[in-house]
Amino acid sequence: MSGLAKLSGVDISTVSRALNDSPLVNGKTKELILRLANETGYAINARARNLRKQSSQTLGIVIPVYPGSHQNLSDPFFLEMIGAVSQAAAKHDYDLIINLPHSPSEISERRLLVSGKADGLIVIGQAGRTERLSSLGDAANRVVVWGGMIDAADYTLVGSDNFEGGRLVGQHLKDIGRRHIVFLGDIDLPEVKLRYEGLVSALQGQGDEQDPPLLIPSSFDGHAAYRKILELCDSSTGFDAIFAASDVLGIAAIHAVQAKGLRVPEDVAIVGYDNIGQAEMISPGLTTIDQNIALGGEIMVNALIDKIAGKQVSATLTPTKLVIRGSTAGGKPKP
Amino acid sequence: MSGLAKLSGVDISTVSRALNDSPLVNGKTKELILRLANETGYAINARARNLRKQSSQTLGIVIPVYPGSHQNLSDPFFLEMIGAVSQAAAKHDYDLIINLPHSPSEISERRLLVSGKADGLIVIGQAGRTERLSSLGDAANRVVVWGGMIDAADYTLVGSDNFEGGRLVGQHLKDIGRRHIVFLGDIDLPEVKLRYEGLVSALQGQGDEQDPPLLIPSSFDGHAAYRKILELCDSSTGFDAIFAASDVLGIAAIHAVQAKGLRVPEDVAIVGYDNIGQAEMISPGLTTIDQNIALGGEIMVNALIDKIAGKQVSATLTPTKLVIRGSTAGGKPKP
DNA sequence: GGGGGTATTGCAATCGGTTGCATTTTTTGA
DNA sequence: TCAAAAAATGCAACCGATTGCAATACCCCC
Repeated sequence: MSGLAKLSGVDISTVSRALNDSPLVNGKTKELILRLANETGYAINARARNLRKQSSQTLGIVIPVYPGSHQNLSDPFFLEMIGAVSQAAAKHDYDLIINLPHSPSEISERRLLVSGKADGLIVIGQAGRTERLSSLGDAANRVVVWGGMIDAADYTLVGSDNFEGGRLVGQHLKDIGRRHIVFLGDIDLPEVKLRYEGLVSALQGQGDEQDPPLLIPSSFDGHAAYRKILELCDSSTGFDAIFAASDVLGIAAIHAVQAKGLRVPEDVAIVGYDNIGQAEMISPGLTTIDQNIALGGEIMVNALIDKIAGKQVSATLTPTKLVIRGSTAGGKPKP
Repeated sequence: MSGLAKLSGVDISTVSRALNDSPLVNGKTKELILRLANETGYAINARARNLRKQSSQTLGIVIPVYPGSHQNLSDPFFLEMIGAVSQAAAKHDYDLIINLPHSPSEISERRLLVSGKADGLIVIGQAGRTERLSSLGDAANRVVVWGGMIDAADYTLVGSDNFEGGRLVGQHLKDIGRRHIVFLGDIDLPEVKLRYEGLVSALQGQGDEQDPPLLIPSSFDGHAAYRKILELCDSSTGFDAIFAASDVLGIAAIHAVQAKGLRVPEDVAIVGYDNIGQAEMISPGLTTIDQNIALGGEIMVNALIDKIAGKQVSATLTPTKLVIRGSTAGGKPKP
């Protein structure tokens, strides 16, 4: 910038104002400076600007996936979320920093914020860290979390309506005549718990001979879920439907029951959650709940930018939609 | 930091050195300062540090996907690459900024570098920008590009051995007795061209009655490819194998020929490229070339960090491996 | 031609660390 | 015990922009 100042014969303060299109600068002067900047390929030094302005035009996204844990970053849900957030941030001229905590105990989100690397943070999933998130203190007003709605949260939550999603699935399975439903997932996670509760609520009442759902705990790791379903098939438990807490689990469930010679959906109807790209590619296609990840990402970015600007932002539910595919359609259960 | 200085009763220069674990600082003093820092939740201001040190411990990744183009960020290949690079960067304590250029003409990579937001840049794919990349000038020594090896490049290239990959596919298709091979892809892109040339080289010579491959141009957009293959089936062209330039195209090809009532692999064998997660989930599984994206990401990050440190780094090929699945195995072609 | 404005521009402090060099304190060795 | 060496600390410049305030230039009108 001092170079530009010398070239154009004005003070660097004028150069600064010109580059920022300040009305204080004379038209001719501004034009000259901009031309010079263009010719010399000058770009404002973001480091200096960030320091001075106490901001960095950068958002952070924290993905709680730890090396050694089974759920890794190739999980399509996370990847689609990164894509959505990234595009939304770009729309607002924000850059996006990806942060993968080294371990569950690392407080990397705080570091990003306090150090000023990011102006705000988007955290994907509350998994095992609700209390940590709540301990963010005043940093919390620059954090948006994707997850299940819980009252205790003193941070801004965005997420699909998990309860409604679970309810839709329950209703659908009831509609197609399934009576013995298995729920596959870890209800210690708020979002999963809500899906489960939605399922239960749909099945209750009405006085028909509906089993309460059978709960099979499972992390989001597809391979582990695969084994659990194999075991389930080997046991004497009777079931004609599986509601998996994610598409990855749902796909694993399809493979597992097929490996045991059962037909999908005739013998077992299977439903997932997320509507990732794969869900419609496998066969049969996986019935699932669409979380509208792109919309979710955009909502989070907008909310976060509002929070950074000091506005009050309340929790938001994204619409939830049942997508029916082959894994529940086109086949009647065995009598 | 001045707060810490007051608390501990030393100069901020000592605090700075203590926090950076400098051997110049007395053990007791260091201990005190670190304890205080810990208690008060102090974190070094990255903005100030970046300015002073002229670095930012941040790498950038540029994904050439433009709004309006059909290939979007949900393309699993890009997403897996982001994941791989991100994890590799984290290993070296670098943060990663994702950058999605608004348009092909925007020189966002230069901006990121020159402005100092990133110390180095990883660009995924040369698509339509070889000359732009070459015009980076001295910024080029902080750029690593994932793409096909071309001689003209004056930037560091990393990529799978596309020629060898193509050759492996050609050999495999020949081995299973296919004679009329279709190549689906855009050979204006260096990496695709190399795959094509590898295919051709495997088919040549040997004096057997092998058709030269039929070239069907196609971008990386799955839906467009789907339509092209439908048209191909409608035409009178005879073919018994398709080699698609990516898995997304390969999967589209499977769906398209199946939609036309052809069997995979009996009537048409299909091979993709990338080995994305989906490739093994669909049915039949897609035979493909594994690019080892995780390894590629790591190699790029290592190379980039070396370049930033001023070392010379040469182009690198990642190993390439044929993964045979149902889309080429287990079925003989029609006589 | 001069007063009173308005439009431009320049000066200098500031953001919060890092680091070369000077200074002070402590240790070592004769 | 004291000088010299080593260890620890402090001082102050610097990184490259932004911005409040002061200073200058330019205009208009009486």
